[in-house]
Amino acid sequence: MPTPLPSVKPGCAGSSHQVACSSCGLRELCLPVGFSDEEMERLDELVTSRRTIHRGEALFRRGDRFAALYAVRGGFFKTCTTSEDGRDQVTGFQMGGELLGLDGFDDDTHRCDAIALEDSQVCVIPCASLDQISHTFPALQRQLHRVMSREIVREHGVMMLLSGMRAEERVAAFLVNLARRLQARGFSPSSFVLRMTRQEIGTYLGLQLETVSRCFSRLHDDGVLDVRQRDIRILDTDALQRLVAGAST
Amino acid sequence: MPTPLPSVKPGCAGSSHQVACSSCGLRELCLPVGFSDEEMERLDELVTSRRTIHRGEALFRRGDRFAALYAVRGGFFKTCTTSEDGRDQVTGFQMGGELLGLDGFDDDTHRCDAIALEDSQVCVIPCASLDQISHTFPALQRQLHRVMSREIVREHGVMMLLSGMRAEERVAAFLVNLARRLQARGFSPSSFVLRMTRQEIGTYLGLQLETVSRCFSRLHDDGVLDVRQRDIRILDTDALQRLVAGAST
DNA sequence: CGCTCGGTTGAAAATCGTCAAATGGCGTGG
DNA sequence: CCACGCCATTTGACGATTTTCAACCGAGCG
Repeated sequence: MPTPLPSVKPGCAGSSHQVACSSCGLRELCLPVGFSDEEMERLDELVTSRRTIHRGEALFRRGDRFAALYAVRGGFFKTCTTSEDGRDQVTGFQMGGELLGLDGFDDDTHRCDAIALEDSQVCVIPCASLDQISHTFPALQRQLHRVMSREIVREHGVMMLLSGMRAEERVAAFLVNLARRLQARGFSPSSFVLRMTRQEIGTYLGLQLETVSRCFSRLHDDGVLDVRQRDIRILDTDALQRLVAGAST
Repeated sequence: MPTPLPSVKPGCAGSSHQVACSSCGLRELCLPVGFSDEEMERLDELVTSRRTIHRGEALFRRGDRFAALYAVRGGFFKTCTTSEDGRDQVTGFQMGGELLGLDGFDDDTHRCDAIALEDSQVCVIPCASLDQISHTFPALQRQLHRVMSREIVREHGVMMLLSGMRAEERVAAFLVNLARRLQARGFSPSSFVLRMTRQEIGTYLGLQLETVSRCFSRLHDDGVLDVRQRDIRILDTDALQRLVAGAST
């Protein structure tokens, strides 16, 4: 790949011999936020293995038994729910430090597919040991609640976007969100490569792929973005944010 | 109110002198699903108080400190998130046995408003004691995870609705969902009273209130519903369900 | 009895979806 | 190394759905 979106911070990447959360570059974004040294050691015992998922492959699929939570260590995922009637809906895009599989607690079965959009790596948090350990580890318990709660709140935001915004505003909101998350991970918030197709952006935003493409083109023409296929450069951050906020005007 | 949607099952209603989950008519739908007698007793210790919320009043508001989870014992609520720019979005409607406040774990602050749409009553589950007790009460712990997970999955469904369906399909899906939940609580699934305005249905479904009204009218003309203001009678359940499924055709 | 609020209905306008065709990368196989 | 073909993307024209604006109705309340 020519201009890859870097997968993880230097010093944390590639080298799979160290599995410790305590030395992971993503720990400020992941589960162990605010843990003491001792708590961090206990977490290290919990997260014992990693898995590599190649581009296009599934980390889990709808119907799979819920065996573990996964923390994205490097790479990029989408989650999508396939309805009975065949249409499928992208419910989120996940990057380094974000958790996958929170939908599995309900009936011990995953309720969506998690697909890698580039070669990726996840840390495995077996849910059996999670159940066991969490009741002697209040901080982990609370953090898990926090993460699930945050996912609920995030989805409120998506519902807001789907419900109240028009096409160009949705695309702007999508880009602003992506930029913010990239920045939090030490990447450039103004220049990046999309890992997903227009189609995937479309089903996430409730738009047809042609509409997504047209929005990109218009933002390009207006000098807000430089779009070349999946290469994005944000030229006017303020204009983008005005678009998002402008949902009310 | 002329034809109220009954608030709770007979035998559980009104009488607020008994606060015990173990004798609540909603226990099969609420938090304590599948608990043993002993576990039920411990839950009774946890849920010590009730609150009555009158129609139009808030159980909590965005920004309020997260002090407790609430289980709807009787009545009807909406949750809505007010964005910075003033527009607000109904993110859900809650009825007996459903939990409110799961958004609060994230930063110990509620992230949405919970408003009673009729005079309602909730059971208070103080989150302090919840934290304390849950680590000595694995079943409660797991059940809480399950409920939060279910909320995430539910929101996936709403996203699907907002993203892929057209107006009439959304309204049909809304009604089918409402009917199913009413039935689970022992009420008629084919004849009920809406507790919310067209406007509230609209922001929930991502439609203008006029569009919602027009959809009701068309379903009425087609003989699928009998709609008189907020009185709904479903005449042709199959047709309604075909509409929901027909999102794919 | 009049007022307000919620609901219904109509007509015009705007947005977005649909269908279709052309372009351009990228990987495969010759 | 080049040609080919596939897939993602872009772009245009048209049509359908939905929003917007406006008027009207009806119920409930002071």
